Amino acid sequence: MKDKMPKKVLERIALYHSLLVEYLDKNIEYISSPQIAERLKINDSQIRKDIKVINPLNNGKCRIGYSVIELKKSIEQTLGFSIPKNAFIIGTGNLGLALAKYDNFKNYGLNILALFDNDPLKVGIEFNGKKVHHISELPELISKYNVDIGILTIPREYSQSTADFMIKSGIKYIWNFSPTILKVPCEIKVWNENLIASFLQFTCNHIE
Amino acid sequence: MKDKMPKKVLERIALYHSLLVEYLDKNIEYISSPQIAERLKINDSQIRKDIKVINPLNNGKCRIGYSVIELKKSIEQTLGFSIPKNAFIIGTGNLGLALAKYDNFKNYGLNILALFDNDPLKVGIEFNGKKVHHISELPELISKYNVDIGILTIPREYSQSTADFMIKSGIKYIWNFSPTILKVPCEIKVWNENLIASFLQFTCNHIE
DNA sequence: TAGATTGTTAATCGATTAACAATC
DNA sequence: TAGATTGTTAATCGATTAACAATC
Repeated sequence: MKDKMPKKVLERIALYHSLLVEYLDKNIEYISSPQIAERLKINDSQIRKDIKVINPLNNGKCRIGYSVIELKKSIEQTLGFSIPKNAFIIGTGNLGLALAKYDNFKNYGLNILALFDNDPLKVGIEFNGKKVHHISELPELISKYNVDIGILTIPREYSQSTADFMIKSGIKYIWNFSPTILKVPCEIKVWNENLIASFLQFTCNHIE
Repeated sequence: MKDKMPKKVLERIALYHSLLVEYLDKNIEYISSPQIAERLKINDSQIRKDIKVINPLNNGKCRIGYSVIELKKSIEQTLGFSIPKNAFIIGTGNLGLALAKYDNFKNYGLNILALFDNDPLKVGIEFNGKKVHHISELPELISKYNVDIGILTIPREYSQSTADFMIKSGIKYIWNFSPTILKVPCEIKVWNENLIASFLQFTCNHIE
């Protein structure tokens, strides 16, 4: 977590991790870079390099490859899966609920504590053990539970004003699922999850 | 759509488009590369280069910049927003529903026609004008509506077998939202939407 | 041993940034 | 005119791939 890792490297590491989970399920003990390469369509020397980035001490064995369990552990340690990062979801539309119900996040260190909405009818409902609070309670609960990540899942029209309120309430990191370019002070970090962009990459590069 | 565009370029183009939508809303007629650069934190010569990639004929004016409306139109034409691409959603969990209800996709050329599930209780329900069919109807409806994109939003345990069935039914492109590395024949194209990877990029690069 | 794999260096490739003449 | 911006080339930077000795 110390150094900034290039986005592409992290993308690949996440793929390696999925593959290691699969291998572990199948009780396969070792995996080699050509094996990973074949499956993920990535050059094998790049994989060996990435593995050195994850953990330079994680030595592979000649003719055998890397220990699945060790490599998986290295990835988890390097990327801090066991360090819980508390977050709130802002917006309880389908996307907000989908994220709230997605238990898998916890395994990667993302701990979603609660949801927020401005609709009084939704306040008090629980989803997957996560309570919906009124948005006005945000500042109070941010300081109470020491949360600094906000996951923004509300329609584009309200996303900027909501983001402003989140920042005023103490949120430092915004994972933005609305298709807007948020205007934020420079100390606030925004990560845009743009499904549209993602779809465009898919169609432009693969279709026709 | 002719040439493969690097992922990073497409990512930036999608950002430019969001910004242009915003400028158009505000009735601002021109936008310059330093303006875009300032807002998106991207080098301004790169923006000028990207704009040439989108459409080499799209000339900016010295001292003024680019016509917002023209540039937006160029992006939409180059990326084929007006060419409808039909798709089915497989899986009617929260994520599937979130995607089904996300009307914005249509503006970018993604036309979601229906949903599929294996739960008989869900069959027949409509979400946002999109009917839920039983998964067994997939082959028939694929040929009937000439669909070749499948959006896979089911839990990881069933994603591989479902993908196999989708492919057997005639799906050619899979937008995969489950955190698995699908095994597919080489003529089938898979695009992984890995929210976990995305989250890791967010935390590793911004937090601590 | 023969053969497969790692680890690493060097070579290549591509993407980003800097610089600046041309323009209005 | 002075100043801001484009379009484009050259310089830099970083990422990917190839190659191969060392290892078991």
